[in-house]
Amino acid sequence: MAFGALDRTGDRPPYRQIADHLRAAIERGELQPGDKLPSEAALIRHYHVARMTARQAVQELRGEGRVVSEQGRGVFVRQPLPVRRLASERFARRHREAGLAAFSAEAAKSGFTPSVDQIEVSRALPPPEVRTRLRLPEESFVVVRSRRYLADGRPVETAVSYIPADIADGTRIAELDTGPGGIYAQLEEMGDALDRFTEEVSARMPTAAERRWLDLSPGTPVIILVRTAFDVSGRPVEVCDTVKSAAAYVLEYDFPAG
Amino acid sequence: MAFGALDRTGDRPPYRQIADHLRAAIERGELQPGDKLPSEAALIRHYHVARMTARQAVQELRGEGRVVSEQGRGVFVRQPLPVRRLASERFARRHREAGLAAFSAEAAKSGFTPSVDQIEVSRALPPPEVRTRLRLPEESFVVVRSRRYLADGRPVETAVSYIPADIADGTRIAELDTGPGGIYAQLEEMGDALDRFTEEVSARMPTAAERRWLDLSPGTPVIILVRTAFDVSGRPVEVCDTVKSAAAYVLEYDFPAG
DNA sequence: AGTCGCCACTCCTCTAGACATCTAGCCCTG
DNA sequence: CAGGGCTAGATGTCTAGAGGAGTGGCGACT
Repeated sequence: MAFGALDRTGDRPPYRQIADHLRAAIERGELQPGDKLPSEAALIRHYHVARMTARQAVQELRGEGRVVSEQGRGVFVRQPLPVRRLASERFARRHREAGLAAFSAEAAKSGFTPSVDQIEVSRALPPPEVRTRLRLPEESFVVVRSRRYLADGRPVETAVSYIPADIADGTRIAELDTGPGGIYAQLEEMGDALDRFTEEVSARMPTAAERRWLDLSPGTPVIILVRTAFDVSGRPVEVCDTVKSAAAYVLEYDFPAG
Repeated sequence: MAFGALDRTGDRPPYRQIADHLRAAIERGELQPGDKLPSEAALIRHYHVARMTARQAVQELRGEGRVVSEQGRGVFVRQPLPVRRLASERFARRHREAGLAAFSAEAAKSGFTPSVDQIEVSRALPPPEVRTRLRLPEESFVVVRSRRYLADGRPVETAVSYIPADIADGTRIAELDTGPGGIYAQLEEMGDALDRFTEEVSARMPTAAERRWLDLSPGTPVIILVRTAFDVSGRPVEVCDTVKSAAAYVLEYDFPAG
C-alpha cells in the first residue's frame, strides 16, 4: 500500500491529508470492507508525524462512519450492513399484526431471525411531547411499553409506546405478552376501532444511551419514527416512538396516486 | 455554572465525564441554544486536566452534533433549525403540484420564503441503481433534472430526478422551467397517467459534497428519500432522489387504517 | 470622530512521551 | 493435549507544552 507524501507547504493540515489518503484508498477499493487500515505505528513511520496526529486522521474517518476501531486489534473498513427494507406498518396491519408480529413477518420475507428483549411495562407520567400528542390533561398517567428488536441477535430498533391509562386498563396491554395481534387487536376487542394513524420520520445523531442500546458504531445516525394512532372518534390512542439504526433500515412506503 | 468534579476512581475516563457534565447542562436547559460553552482554559482550570483532555470532551459533543465551534470565538450550543413538517408528496399531488409548486405550498403553510437554484438539465446514462429502478436496458438514456431548494435563502434539500428519455421527449421536461404543475402535469398531458408511487426513506452521514451543497454543520445526518413513480401500465416513469438536511425536516405521513 | 494597530482570548494543529487496556499468538507447564 | 502465562503489538487515555490563526475590543494616533 503506497500512500503519497505530505504537502507541508499547503494549508491543508497534515491530519486531513492523511485522512484524505486513507479515504481515497477506501473509495478506490484498495481497502475493502473488513480490511485493516495501517496501524498507528505504520502511519507514524510513513508520514513522520506524532502519534496524536495519526490518531486524528483516523478519528476523522471514524467520525464519517467509514471505519471502526477495535482496541487491541486494529482499525477496520466498515462492513456495510445488510439493509432491511421495512414496509410501513400500514400493510402489516392489514394482517392484524403489530409489534413483534409485524417484525417477524418482515423477518420471514428478508430471511433474518427476529427476537425481542428488554421488554418493560410500567405506568408513568408521559414526557411533555407525548402528552401533547395524546392530548392528555396534566397529571394523566400512561402505560409505557418499551422493548428492543434484534435481527440475527444484533439490535436494530428500540420502541417505546405510550397508551393512556384509561384505555389500557382492562386489556392485556399492561402485560409483557400482549397476545396474538398485539395491542391493536386488544384495542379493537374493547370496541375501540382504529381509524387512521400518522407517522413522522426524522433522523439525527444518536444519544450516548441510544448508541449503547443499538450497539451503533460512531458516525451512524438513527431514524426516528413516531407513529400516532387515532380511533374512530379521533382520539389519539397510542404514540409509538421508535429509534432505528439508519445503517440497518430503509423505510418503504407505497401510495396510490391521486 | 457549577459542574461537578471528576470521579478519578471509576473507570469512566475523565474526558467522557466532562462531556457528560456539559451534555447534562444542555439537556437541563442551563446551556441554551446559542450559549457559549466554557472555554478550553476554563475547563482546564475547573477540572485540572490537560488541554487535549478538555478538547476531547468538546470533540465528543461536536461529534454528537450538539455544539459547533468557531475558531476565535468559542463553542456554542447549536441552534435547532426551524423544523419543517413535510407532508408526503401524495397530498401535494391532489392539487396537481410537484417539485417547486409543492415546496412553495409547504412554504405558505410554514411561513418561510422558498426558492430554487442550481437547476440543471442534461441527458445522460443513468447510474446503475437508477437504471435498475427504472427497469431500463443498458445504454438507455435518461433526462436528468437536478436542483436545490432553499428556505429563507438557506439550502435545505437537493433533488435529482431521472426520467427515461423516450418519455421525456416531446414534453417540456427537458426545459429548465417545466411550467405549472411540474413534470407530473406534463406526463399526464401526454396521456401517461400516474398510478402509484413508492418512497424509500433512509438516513446516513452526508458526503463532503453534500455537506457543501446543503451547508451542513458537522454531525448533521441527511435524510435520503427516493421516490419512484409508476404509470397505469406499471412502468416506472420517474425516479427522484432527494437529499434533505435532517436538521431541517420531519417527514409526515398520514394513513387511513385497515 | 474615525481609523488603525495592538492585544487578549479563543479554538486549531502538532509534538513527544507516558501508562493503560485489550487481543492474539507463542510457549511452557501440568 | 489442554490450560495458563507471557509478550508483542494494537488502540485508548492522559500529560505538558509549543506555535498558528481568527475574533473582537480597546486605546492611541490621525
